[in-house]
Amino acid sequence: MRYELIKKDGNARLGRISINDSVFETPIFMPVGTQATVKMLSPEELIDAKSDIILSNTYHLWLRPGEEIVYKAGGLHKFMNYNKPILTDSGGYQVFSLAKPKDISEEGVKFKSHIDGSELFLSPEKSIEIQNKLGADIIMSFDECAPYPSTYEYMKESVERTLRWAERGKKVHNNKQALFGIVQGGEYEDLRKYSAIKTVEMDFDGYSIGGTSVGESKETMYKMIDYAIPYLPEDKTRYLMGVGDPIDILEAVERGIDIFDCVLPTRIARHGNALTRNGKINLRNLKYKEDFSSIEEDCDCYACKNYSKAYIRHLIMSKETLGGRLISIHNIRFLTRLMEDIRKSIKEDRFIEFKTEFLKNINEV
RNA sequence: GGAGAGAUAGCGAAGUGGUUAAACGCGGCAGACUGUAAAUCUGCUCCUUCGGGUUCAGUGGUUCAAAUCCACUUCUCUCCA
Repeated sequence: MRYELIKKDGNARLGRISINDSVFETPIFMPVGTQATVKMLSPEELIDAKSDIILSNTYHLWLRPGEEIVYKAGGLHKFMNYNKPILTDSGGYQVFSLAKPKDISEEGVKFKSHIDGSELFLSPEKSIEIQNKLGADIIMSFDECAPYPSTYEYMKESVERTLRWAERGKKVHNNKQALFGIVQGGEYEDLRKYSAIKTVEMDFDGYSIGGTSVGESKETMYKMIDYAIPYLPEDKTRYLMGVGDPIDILEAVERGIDIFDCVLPTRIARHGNALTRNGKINLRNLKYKEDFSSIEEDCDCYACKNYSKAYIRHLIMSKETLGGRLISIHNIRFLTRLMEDIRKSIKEDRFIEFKTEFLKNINEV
């Protein structure tokens, strides 16, 4: 993997990532396809929505179908018929969402399978080995995404452990895939700094900021970024994990983030919510019953070119899956288009103007 | 014509004397969702000027008290002629 910093506008960065046979510009957004599929969408639909990279998940694929199956299929790309870059998360987020504090030890994390309740154990070595088998282009260190709030003492311990886990993971890594280290530290400035410095010392292909979007306020999240960014090298990619609210993306780009991922656009789509330049709209609302205009008149996505809000509302109300699919397509295209506009504005040295205008439109509704 | 069963909020359906403005489900209205245990979850859903008001087919009655008991009326369903 190669990262080139093309230009900066303030701290906002326009970059280019070349990996395997793919090239794409950053800042970029990755739709989340946890179980080797972005829920409800085919790879063709993702590509139509101008998505250039997706995220998938180690934990879920380890449990089902198992990394060996994916390996036998020829890797994740072949298995799911998606030939653009894929990044796999390490299972670190599942430490936050599925494991209990008592299940976390120096060796690794004990999980109760969400599928059948059986006992599982994931270690940093195991996570990397699974990710090597899955064969994504970019893989992540196994970290602990600690809950918010956590005490300083706990967070310090957790940060140290995540650093040791990163070291252990690196040792077993096959080096054929790009490997990112993850900065943790919660809302504590010195821990973020320490985590960033120590992680960078290990020399990864890119650096993630984790432990965000776990219930903290937006201001706190932005501080978490501010605390870590100064210690991340300019010539490496920075990835803010789990963030995808358009406002957060703008705030993070302004601070120097290059990559984002988030379940939000696809999850809220399945729940009937569409992203628009004027803010989020809930298509279940009565006011759209006879609204025969598209979600966004100027959007070039498949949903907006062909279907009305009234029709999509009908589909959602009737629990027809096409409704969730159409909004998912729109929401992903909304974010890929937002990223296109962000890159263009950085290129033209008017990122802040773009951001201000964008926020103004949202606030007006 | 005869025998029986039943009518409960938008719909379905509990409740068969008092802690019942009435369970629950559906429908409807709104909200939440940020490295996906999520096509999920939460709230509201008789009226209200938030003090209260009016309900369980209708009317009348019994009772301190009725959706619940009695009488009649209307309607629905099942079976027998």
